This record gives sequence, structure tokens and C-alpha cells, in this order.
Amino acid sequence: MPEGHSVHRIARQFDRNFVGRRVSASSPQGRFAEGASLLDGREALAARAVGKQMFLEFEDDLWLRVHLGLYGAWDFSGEILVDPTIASANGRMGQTNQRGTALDEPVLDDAGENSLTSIGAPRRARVHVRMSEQTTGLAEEGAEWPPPVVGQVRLRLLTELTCADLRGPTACQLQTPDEVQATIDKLGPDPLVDDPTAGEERFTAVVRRKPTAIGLLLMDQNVVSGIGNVYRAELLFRARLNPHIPGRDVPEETVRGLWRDWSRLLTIGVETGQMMTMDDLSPDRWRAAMASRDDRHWVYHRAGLPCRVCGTAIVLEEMGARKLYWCPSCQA
DNA sequence: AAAACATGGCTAC
DNA sequence: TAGCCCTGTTTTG
Repeated sequence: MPEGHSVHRIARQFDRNFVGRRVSASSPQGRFAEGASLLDGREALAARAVGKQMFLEFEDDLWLRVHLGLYGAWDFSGEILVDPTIASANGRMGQTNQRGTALDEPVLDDAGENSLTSIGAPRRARVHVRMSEQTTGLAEEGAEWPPPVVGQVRLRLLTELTCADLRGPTACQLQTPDEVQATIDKLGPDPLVDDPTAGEERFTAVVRRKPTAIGLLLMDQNVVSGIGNVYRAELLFRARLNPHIPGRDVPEETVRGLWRDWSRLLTIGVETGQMMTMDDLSPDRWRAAMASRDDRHWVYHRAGLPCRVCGTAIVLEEMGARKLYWCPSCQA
């Protein structure tokens, strides 16, 4: 999945293309038929992302909560207005391939010059949208409208111009405003939602009183929102922190540093659509790293390969039922 | 063709 | 801790 950055990008796409518009909703697959019929014909009022969860508000206090889980994805097609705060128009957002390469990255050969952040070589991916100007993606000439349903589409949301198809989510349900609030209240702070200082204080206070390994705490959505397996490994390496250290034993300044670094990586991720964790490389080295799909991270997916800093073999172990990659020397 | 695997997280034991 | 959900891609036989 989609760690937090992808979900924020998706919410921005909904904000741009659905909020303020009347939406037709359907469940081609049938598993959300009841919910879709309740949404059908209502106007979308707001889109929010908190961590890995997205909330879409519709008229009459109806909220749609979506969690993509490991496999879920949104496909946007048609005419798409691109949020100016993100780098490029997207087709599929959320799903990625097995090598850890995000597909929600610049998708068009000519997108580079138009993107607001020119970093990142555009590469081929599923393309539903053609970028022609800075803010407008035009539907492919002669494309069917609405687009034919392909595969198991749990929910299709359609305006006159834009189509969003949801496949394979872990959660797709309607909530009352109170339920939305209760869901959000259970989540740890999100750097793009919470006040930066308040978020840092909350995160630091919780981590500093837990006996749990910091490698587990970073993945715990009740402690901090939006971090997944890739960002976990990379954040720990960037902090040169041993994943096994109990939260309460991590120096306070290090804990605060983790929060600020997450804040930074999330911001970069939202802007670029890529899980950029080697942002401190020089521009040349950065371009080289991005050009090679397997060279994007410090430790993630690098089991047995030499550490980029010290040459020690990167260790792979299970932590929290997920694969954890780390350098036993740099992160001693 | 079949199996394995993946950026998650819930629930039952 | 194991099983399950669910989809798409890659690897294996």
C-alpha cells in the first residue's frame, strides 16, 4: 500500500475533482451496493486524509471512509484537474508493484517540464490521463465515457468529467460524523493534519513511556499515523537508530528528530508521489538513484546488500509480522 | 499454470 | 501468533 503520502495525494485529487460536485455512485462488484445507493446523487463536500485513512464527506452528514490496506487502489480517469501542490497528474494511485516502485509517480513523458517540482524522471506507468497544461489533464481522445468497468470495482464515483474506481480496499464504509471523529481520535498524530508542535509533543510523550521497540511503535497507527514498512525502515536508518530499542529508552531529542524527519519525508512524498528517502543526496546522485528502481532506499529491500554508508550487509528480520531491513553497524 | 509475494490491519485463538 | 481479506505483479515449476 500506499503509505500516508499516497493517501494524502488521493484526498487532494478528490478535493480537486469531486468536492463541490454532484456524484453518481455505484458498486459494479456489488459488495458496496447499499452504501453506493445512499451516496448516489449527493454532492461531495470535503475530502480528508488522516494517516492511511481517507474520508469523503457527502451531503446529509454521510461520510465515506476508505482504507486501502495492502492491495487497494483508486484509478482516476477522464478529465482531471491536478492539485497544484502535487507534482503531476496521476492515473492509478495507491497500488504499487512488487519491487517497491510507486506507480503514483509522474506518469507521462512530457510531465516533467510541466510538473511543479521537476525532480524525478517521468517514467511509464498506467496512464489514464494526458497532461497537456500545468493544471489540466485531458481524457484520451476517443476514450469511452464512462469508462468500461475492468475487474472488481467495489465503488465507482463519477462526476460529469471524472471517474474514480476503487478496488480491493480493506475498508469501505459509510460513517456518521461521530463515527468519523471516533476513528480519527484513535489515530496517532499526522504531520499534515495536526499542529506541528502539538503532534511532536503527543508523539514524543507516547513513545517515551512505552517499553515497546521503536521499530514497532513507528508502525503503530495509534502512535503515529501514516508510516508503513518502507518509511519505518528508512526513518530508523536515517536516525541511525537500532529498531529494538524500547521507546522509553530512545533519547528525547532522537524521538523528536524522528517526528520531524517523518514530517519532512511525508511532505516530500506528497509533493513528488515517490517515497523519497535519500533526499540528502546531491542532485546528480539523486537522479541516478531515481533512475534505477532498486536504488531508491537506504536499507529497504536491500537484505544482504552492502550498507550504502558502511558496507556492512543489511540485515532482514521479522518485526511486527513485517520484514524489517536495517544496518546492524550504522544502527548499533 | 500455479505459487509466492507486497508499502495493512483486523479478528479469533 | 495465525488466519484472513483482497488484487496485481513477479517468480517458480
